[in-house]
Amino acid sequence: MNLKTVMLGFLAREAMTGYELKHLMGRSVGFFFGASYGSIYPALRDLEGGGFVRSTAVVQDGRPNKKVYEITDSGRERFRASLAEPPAGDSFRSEFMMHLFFGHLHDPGRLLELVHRRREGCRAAIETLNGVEEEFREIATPYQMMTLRSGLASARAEISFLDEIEPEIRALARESVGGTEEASA
Amino acid sequence: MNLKTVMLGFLAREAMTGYELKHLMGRSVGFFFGASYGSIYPALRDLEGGGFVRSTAVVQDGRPNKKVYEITDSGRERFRASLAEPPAGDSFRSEFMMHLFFGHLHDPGRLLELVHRRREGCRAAIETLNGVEEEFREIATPYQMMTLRSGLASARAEISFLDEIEPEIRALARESVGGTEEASA
DNA sequence: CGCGCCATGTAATCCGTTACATGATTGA
DNA sequence: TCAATCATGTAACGGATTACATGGCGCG
Repeated sequence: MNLKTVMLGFLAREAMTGYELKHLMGRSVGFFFGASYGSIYPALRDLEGGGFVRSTAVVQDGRPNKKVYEITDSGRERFRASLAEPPAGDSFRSEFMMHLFFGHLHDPGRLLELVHRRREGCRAAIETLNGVEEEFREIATPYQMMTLRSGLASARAEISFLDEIEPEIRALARESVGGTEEASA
Repeated sequence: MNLKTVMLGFLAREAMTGYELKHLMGRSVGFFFGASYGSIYPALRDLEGGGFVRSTAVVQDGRPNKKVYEITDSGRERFRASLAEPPAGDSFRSEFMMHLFFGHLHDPGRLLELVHRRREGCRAAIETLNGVEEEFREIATPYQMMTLRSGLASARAEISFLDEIEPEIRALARESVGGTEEASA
């Protein structure tokens, strides 16, 4: 399930411009499937070249003209076919975890600061997701609400984890400071 | 914190070959920071070019010769400096979540199958992580054990999530089948 | 007056994985 | 005999972000 497929999935529900597609994707699936203009616009061009979408130019005054893309029958078929293919495994990369992993080589105060910042990030993510949940409550499918709940659950789980390790890091920091003082005394 | 920095971090503890580096990284940080030979070997070449590591060729018989890389003072300094830089945000991409998101366009049975497969994947990840935890218990730092616990926690959280949504999906599937039957009746 | 929204697109760049190439040894 | 482990490296390819380019309108 690559970006083009995902875009077809969104266009299957409603015709949109590339700009709107980016905005909608960012709010709904952004936390597990990111996309930038630099990938969306070329993808739209390719999809149109393949006959999977069709565009209509809309002239506007006061704001830039736009191109509304709607899915074709061939596009719907392509989307259905790709749903049958097995999803690739998740990809996950976290530099924060890497910093934690090398915690013993870190300045202790700085590590705690990173933990705090991350907790704030989680809290912000939860607020965003709550907002999204409200925004889409009426129009989203139950499946779409499930993905939101997943995001909320993992953010909450991470806050628990951070709450759990913070005192441990604090204790380790005291130890290492104590150890250093002993050594230098 | 890019791959080169991470590699320096590992080499700061012990000199190793590229092959061993890959193996060790895969077992310890693999679930939040992947790396393949195609990225490790060129990185090693670059690091040596910059004077951050130094290699010693070791001739072996019965098996291929190898190059053991050890970190230099300059390499240690570079690693320390990059610890001071703020970590980039996590990157996460999940095609499974995307499939769930488009659940209403999915064959209901197939979606449940994907959920099952994923639960199996989580269970397998937990077993792997438990094995890694035992393997490294004696030699890992407390920080390193924390990252393992994080992996375990998120895998467990995801199983809970899957357990939660499975009956919901089953109910939705019944509804949609019922609806279809009514419509076709 | 400056920023952010609307709106499209391209180009430079940087990542990374996968496949290919080689080849002996060891264990099932 | 077949697969896996050990061991290094390159080349092809794919996918994505970022920055650049353009430009009117509305709000504080």
